[in-house]
Amino acid sequence: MKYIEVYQAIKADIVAGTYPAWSQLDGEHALSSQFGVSRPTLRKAIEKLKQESFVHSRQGSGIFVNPPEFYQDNNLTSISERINKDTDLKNIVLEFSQTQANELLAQKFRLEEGAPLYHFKRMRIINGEPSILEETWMPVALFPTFTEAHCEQSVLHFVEHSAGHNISHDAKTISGKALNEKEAFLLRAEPGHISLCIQHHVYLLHSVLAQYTVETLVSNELTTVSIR
Amino acid sequence: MKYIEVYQAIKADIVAGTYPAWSQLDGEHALSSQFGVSRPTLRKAIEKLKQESFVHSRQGSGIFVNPPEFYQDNNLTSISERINKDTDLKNIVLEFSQTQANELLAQKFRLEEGAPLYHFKRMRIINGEPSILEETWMPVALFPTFTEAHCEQSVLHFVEHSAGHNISHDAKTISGKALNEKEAFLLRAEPGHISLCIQHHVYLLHSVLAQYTVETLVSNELTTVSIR
DNA sequence: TGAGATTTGTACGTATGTATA
DNA sequence: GTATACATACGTACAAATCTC
Repeated sequence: MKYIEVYQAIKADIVAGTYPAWSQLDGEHALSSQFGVSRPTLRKAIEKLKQESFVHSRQGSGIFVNPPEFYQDNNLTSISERINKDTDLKNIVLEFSQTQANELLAQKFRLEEGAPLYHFKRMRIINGEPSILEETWMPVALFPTFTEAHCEQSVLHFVEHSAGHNISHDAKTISGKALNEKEAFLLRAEPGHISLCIQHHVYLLHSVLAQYTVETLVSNELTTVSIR
Repeated sequence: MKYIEVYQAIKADIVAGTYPAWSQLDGEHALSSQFGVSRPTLRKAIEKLKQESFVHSRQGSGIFVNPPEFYQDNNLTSISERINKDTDLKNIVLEFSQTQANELLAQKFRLEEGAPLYHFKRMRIINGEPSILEETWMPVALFPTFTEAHCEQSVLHFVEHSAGHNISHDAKTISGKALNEKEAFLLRAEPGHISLCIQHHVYLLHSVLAQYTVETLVSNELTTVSIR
């Protein structure tokens, strides 16, 4: 997959800060010969960079590097990036147990009430600060080999690579909420502080729910940029 | 732009409910001959449909129609869609005036303090319910011909087509907040109700801020779906 | 279980259109 | 007006994943 290699090479230069924000890349002809690929292939790499807000282009003008705030990470990143994030940061496992599905969970997972579910809570530390509380449920039937140790790394990576399931999509719902006392204590904030909450429903093929996660952020802001 | 026409034709069928959710489209060969375009062109149309979550595809398998919840509208839609939305719904203009930039606004717009700004508030009615309160500032210098009447339609459409500016990007910040009494009254909710707030910074080329808008939703939920 | 057919994905080449400088 | 640069469109070939018999 040549276009991926080209994409990664240019992306690496951009995130390393090689180019100043708003600076212009070489033209498509120049870039394609530099990388030894055809122009359509080079364009596919640029297309991917545009989708991810690393660059933008204007017909007749050129291809331009976006400033970092356009592509900086946030919790709305695509499911693919969530799975393959190598640096899954620090995960502290607060609780891990098996439980039984209550009515709500049974309905979500399309299981009988009382069906066994893994239930765990994790905390994520970003830049030394407690930043995200996460509470997750997953059906035991789909993941017989799942253990507490897997929670320390990327669970989605486990789902795809160790358990061999194919992830189809992730439905994310953002809402605001006031922190309760326990949450505030863990996140080192004031009770009643308004913060954001992101619910993830991660589905396999054929609409099978594999994971339900509720993330509580200490931050009350999420930013995304869309390019014209 | 043939691929846009193909894209629109397929999209129209999907939103009209012609295909059941999860149903399979014809193959790329069949579709390209049906529409009288080449396979690369057909693929570009499909690519756009995939980006906007109308369909998904799997190598060796086929192209499949997504269920409506994947593509239903929300305030995180792309800037292009916000501009061209023909059906800009009902806009009730609550206030319209010229004001002078305070320190914060002057900094945002990179203007002198006291520079003239349009300032208006609108309310959007969706399905007969008051759904969004919106407060907007725009620099008078960029839009000498702007009037209150323009607020009743799509202001972004005015920016691009009547004022002749080129919109570059839209930086969106989502946060949670508790409604104050006035907001609660207008949105027919309880004061203290937690709802979502979306700030938009709409930029022209060369990072010129053209519009700063704060939307307050009555809803406390926003959903997006990302496909693997 | 395995081989073959089907379907989408990748890659190259080429020509022409269109916006910008 | 001219040159440059990105955008669109067609054709072709092969690779890789999936499905079917």
